[in-house]
Amino acid sequence: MTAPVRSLRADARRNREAVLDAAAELFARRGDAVQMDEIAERAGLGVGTLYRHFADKRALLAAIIGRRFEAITGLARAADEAEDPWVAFETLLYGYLESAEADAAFRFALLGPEEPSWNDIAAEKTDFSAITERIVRRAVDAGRLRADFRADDFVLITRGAMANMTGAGAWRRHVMLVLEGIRGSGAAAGDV
Amino acid sequence: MTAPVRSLRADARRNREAVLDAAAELFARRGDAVQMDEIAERAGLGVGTLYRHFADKRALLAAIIGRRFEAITGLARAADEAEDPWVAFETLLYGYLESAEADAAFRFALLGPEEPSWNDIAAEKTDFSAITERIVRRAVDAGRLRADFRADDFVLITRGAMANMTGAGAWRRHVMLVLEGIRGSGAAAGDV
DNA sequence: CCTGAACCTGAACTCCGGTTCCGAATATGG
DNA sequence: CCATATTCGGAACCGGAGTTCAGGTTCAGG
Repeated sequence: MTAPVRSLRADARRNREAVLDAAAELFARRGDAVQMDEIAERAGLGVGTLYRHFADKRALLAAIIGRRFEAITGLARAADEAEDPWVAFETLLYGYLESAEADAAFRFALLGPEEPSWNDIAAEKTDFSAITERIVRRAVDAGRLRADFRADDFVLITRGAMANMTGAGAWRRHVMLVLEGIRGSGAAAGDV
Repeated sequence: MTAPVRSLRADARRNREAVLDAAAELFARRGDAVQMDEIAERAGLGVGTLYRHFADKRALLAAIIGRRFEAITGLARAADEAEDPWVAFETLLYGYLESAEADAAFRFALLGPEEPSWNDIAAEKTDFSAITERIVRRAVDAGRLRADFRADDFVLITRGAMANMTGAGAWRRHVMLVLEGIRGSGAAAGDV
């Protein structure tokens, strides 16, 4: 893994942080497309140093994404504090999506297929899923979400919104449509 | 452009078709990820021949995508024949999405950012947009879609569905949720 | 301070996939 | 059937991006 063991030399620890910071910044802005040389330059280091701290590019990416996942999990935990189930749900939904909007790498991880290298993140992911599941259940039980709404549906909805994160705030419109519903009120609403 | 002019030698025309067929097949299955050598092999030709008929990989991809766009436009035209505005809308929606499901290259073109090389396709795209706009308007006028539904929203919805085309038929569930609405009936439906 | 281990550098290497190019093969018109 | 323009084949070429490695440099403990 990438787990930093005991006792890094002072400069090594410092450089490691610099790499992480530079990578976070660049990956957030341009996702997988940034190249190792850029990260090195931005960190004021040589490429070799990146490889001293991370096995390869994917490991570095995984580290960054892991961070985001922790943040998101905290956010979910906070959302679950809300007494109103609907508020909790909306807080989670928008928090999640705003994070995704702000970070192309996060989006990349969420939209792409499962990578075996994301394995380090599995634990964090499980935590997040558990909280999501609870929040969804609360909203369903309160009748604020349709009775058959599942936690998997949260994934569907968010993937849909993320696919609309091109340029302007189109994704907010998308979410609005999903939340309010597409149908008009002028005719039978039961036919599908 | 890629427009085949007058009088190709017989074998040239035949090979051109072979290239197109092979490319269509492979691009449909694996999108942009297929490589020129594979297409050549599948067509039973040398790579050089691909480049005799198409300037580069993107031109070939554009040709394939152009084909799909024609097909889709025909499909939209057919959908517009339906007297019931909702049926027309649904037919368009599902036809579009099933085409996308069957063709990774099409999805690639639809989900990715605007490529300058897709310019050949612009005309076809305009046709399709016009028809979509008409179908949406009909559904709105009939009160089957919410009054402020725009043709742009069709794009949002379909992008959302396409983002859920991973493996199983998850996208159908997504569309179902969007069409039927997310909200439960147990509580105030007016808060957002 | 001195020394060895840990660390850093960045030019060079490797791999990968698109693209080129020219001799060989083939179609077509006379 | 011949001459010639067209077309084909596919090995070689090339540029880009990740990765390595042979030194030089810096830290930390004695």
